[in-house]
Amino acid sequence: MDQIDAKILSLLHENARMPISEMSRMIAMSQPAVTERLRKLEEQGIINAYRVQLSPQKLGMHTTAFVMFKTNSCPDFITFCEESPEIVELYRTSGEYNFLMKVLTETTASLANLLDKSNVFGFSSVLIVLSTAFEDKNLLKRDK
Amino acid sequence: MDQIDAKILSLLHENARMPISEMSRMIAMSQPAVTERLRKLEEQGIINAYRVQLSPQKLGMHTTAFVMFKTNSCPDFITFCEESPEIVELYRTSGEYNFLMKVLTETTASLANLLDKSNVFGFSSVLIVLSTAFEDKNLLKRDK
DNA sequence: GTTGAAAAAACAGAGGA
DNA sequence: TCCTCTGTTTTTTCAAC
Repeated sequence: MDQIDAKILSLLHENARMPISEMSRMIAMSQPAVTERLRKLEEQGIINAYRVQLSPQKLGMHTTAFVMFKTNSCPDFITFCEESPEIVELYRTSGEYNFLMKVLTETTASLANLLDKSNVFGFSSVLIVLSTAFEDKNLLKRDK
Repeated sequence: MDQIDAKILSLLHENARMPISEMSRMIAMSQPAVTERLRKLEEQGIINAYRVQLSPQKLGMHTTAFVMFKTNSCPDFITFCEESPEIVELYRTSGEYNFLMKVLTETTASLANLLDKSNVFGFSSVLIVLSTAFEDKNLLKRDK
């Protein structure tokens, strides 16, 4: 991982579908050299995946929430979360609650409906997201 | 947005760098037709961006945490968060706390260091992430 | 790491259901 | 409107260095 690798990853952070040829022009290096660096970054596992980022709003999901959950039936609860399309992220956490999940629903009513269904597993505390300040920070933009 | 668009977005969810020609083969449709559908999905804003997903662990960030924060100096606090590379996501929320942030640090000690710096803005409650059950769910996999 | 040629993919226009 | 077909340009791959 040198500065050139960091530059490649920064370009991909802005647009993961950028052609390698365009990247090679921007960093003044031959195209096969960039291809080889990319291959190594993928092989090392530094690059996990290339994802498309969709707009929840445009897909009709107008409510975002984080839900903290306390449960004793962990395996069943995890299965429930995996099978609930509204639950897009799930973390085990320390603290009074042992799970945190990110939820996308059409309305606050559909969020309430999900919470009703989850109540059999334990109890929850809900943080409604009023607005997102940022969520796409480049991991490499670190002042060292 | 029909079933073909959904299929295109599902393929891009798996690999955002998949060539259009490969997608067109998988959905049995001509390459220019897929190109045009992609262009419209981008134009409509359904596709927000194409991102590369990096491994925090491979980049030396071994601690993930969610921090709830209560502050009265919102603009200054947001600026502080934007300028802190460890803070990768920031949301305004309802409830006792008015912010929630996702933090990636090298160690728990560097997390403590960040919390020390943030204390001037208010007070916080920390949820350390013990493990991630999932965080890449396809938004379109909804049983309707 | 570079160059250069062959293969593949993306693009842009014409025309059809 | 949405698609296919086709020719041109661009990108990728792969060889040799």
